[in-house]
Amino acid sequence: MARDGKPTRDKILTETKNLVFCNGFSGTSIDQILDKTGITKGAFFYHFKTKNALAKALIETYAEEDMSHLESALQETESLKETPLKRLLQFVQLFIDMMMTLKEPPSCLYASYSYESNQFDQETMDIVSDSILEWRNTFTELLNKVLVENTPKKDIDVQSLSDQFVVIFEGAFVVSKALNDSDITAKQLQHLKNYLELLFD
Amino acid sequence: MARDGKPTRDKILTETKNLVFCNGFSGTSIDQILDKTGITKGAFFYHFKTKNALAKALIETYAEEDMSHLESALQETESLKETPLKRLLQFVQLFIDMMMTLKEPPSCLYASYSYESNQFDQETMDIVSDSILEWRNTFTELLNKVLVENTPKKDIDVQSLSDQFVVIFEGAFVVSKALNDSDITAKQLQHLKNYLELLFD
DNA sequence: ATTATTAAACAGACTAGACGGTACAAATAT
DNA sequence: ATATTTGTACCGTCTAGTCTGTTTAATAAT
Repeated sequence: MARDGKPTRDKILTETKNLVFCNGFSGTSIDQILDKTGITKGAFFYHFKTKNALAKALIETYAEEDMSHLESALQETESLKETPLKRLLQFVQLFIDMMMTLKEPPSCLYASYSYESNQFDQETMDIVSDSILEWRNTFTELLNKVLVENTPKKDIDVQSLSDQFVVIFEGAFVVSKALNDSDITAKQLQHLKNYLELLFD
Repeated sequence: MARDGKPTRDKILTETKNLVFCNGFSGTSIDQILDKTGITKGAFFYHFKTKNALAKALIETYAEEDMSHLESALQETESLKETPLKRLLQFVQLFIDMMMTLKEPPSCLYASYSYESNQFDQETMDIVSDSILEWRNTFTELLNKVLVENTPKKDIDVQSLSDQFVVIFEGAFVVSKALNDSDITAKQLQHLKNYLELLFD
């Protein structure tokens, strides 16, 4: 048939993501993307019908990667499933370790999109909310298993405690970017781990 | 002289802030601002030399209001200064109460600007980081007074624990917007309060 | 093995409209 | 009367998107 277009498509997605993290989506022009990727308008609009089609493909790809992070963290802690608290803490620890390796402030497309949500259609924004709800539900499952065996030291609302995982990520990303300090996220997650230990130990 | 321009200027600032929260700054055009405010281009460019001058004035105003929230929370808890832990907890409680009155998801310009920081000059972004550092420093002072009398149940890093206040705000705002749930922020702050109680009680 | 065919992948000039910004006249209040 | 404030027509640039044509590589016929 013809040459393989996947590398081009992937390059567009990768470079656009990096641009969006510091320019926002509206602030990222197609010409900028062409500069960064070295491709041309013809190639771009062959792969994406409109700029907003790119926005949707970008968040889809991002959400898929995000969900696979979630899955692999679940798998890596599955050996601890008989000790739910240990598993929960190890689950958090995995992300602490991950965040400790960062060399520059991290970013999240969910936050970026949420702060200019008018630019996107409902389907695109639904991917954002669905992904966040996946994290909530996963954490809730882990927490409910803990609650069978451990009595919390304080009355807690399981759903909002589940949300705290994503909340700390998102908040730490913002502060990390604002202060240009890449160490913040790991440290903030450590506080969540402390909290869980104090609650259930 | 002539008529008073301050109402016009204030209206521009208020409406722009609301637009930026859902369109981003790049995604907010001057024409949109004119539509929302009902003023004209002549008036706009009389008050702000460029669009970016508006961006700077906007974050300045926002930071001033933010700092006055900080100040008034300090004042409202000053009667508890002899019992540092009580004061710290009451300080957090004030913001829980404030967040419980919200009827729609809140937003923060610091986060909005940080996710399109390339659009702004250094001075503008410095206002963001300075403001966040003010919150950190204030919280650190409160915490240090607690530490004189209370021994934490876990080894903690004071600076990152101070940051957690802003981190939870910023993260809760993002999740609140993404899920369109205005109750999230108060609940998340409650977990911070729980954590502090478990740490120091 | 060489060539012709075909569809995918890409190149780049072009367009219509939106954008930030300007010029200057008109209006307002003292 | 005069400085401040506002209205409006206008301009050059940038933007997303189109159009037409060219290149690439797998396939099929010679």
